[in-house]
Amino acid sequence: MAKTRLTNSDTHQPPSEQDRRREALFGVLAMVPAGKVTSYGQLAEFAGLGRAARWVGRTLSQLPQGSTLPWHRVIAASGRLSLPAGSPSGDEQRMRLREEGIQIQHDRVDIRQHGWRPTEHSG
DNA sequence: TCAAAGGCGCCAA
DNA sequence: CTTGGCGCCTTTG
Repeated sequence: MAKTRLTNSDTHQPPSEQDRRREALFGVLAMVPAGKVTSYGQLAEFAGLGRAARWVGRTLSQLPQGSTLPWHRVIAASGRLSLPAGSPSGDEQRMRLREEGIQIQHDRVDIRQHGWRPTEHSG
């Protein structure tokens, strides 16, 4: 496995707390398989970040364009897509999810069917 | 230290 | 279904 990423690349300082949280978040997000979706709160909790759902949302909004992370698989806990249709990100999100076989009706995804269950298979 | 703001979450009306 | 309101955690000024 390649090193996930180097946030402070050109320095050799130890990772800051912010870096550590980002790494935790990215690590968990990378586990979400295609065809499944998760929520901001679920990511935060599973990454050991407590109830930092909002922070997750903001962090994801700041992802670089070239990121390979499946940010599009992150939706609201209610099953609704937080990113509005018509916006670049929202449109991209809907396109990617549909390509993964996820049905989106009325801006929402069936969590029962497509919700990611981390502990169910991998471990 | 305080205040404001985020791709949120949950509950009540 | 929609609003309001409050809580949550973190960053920024």
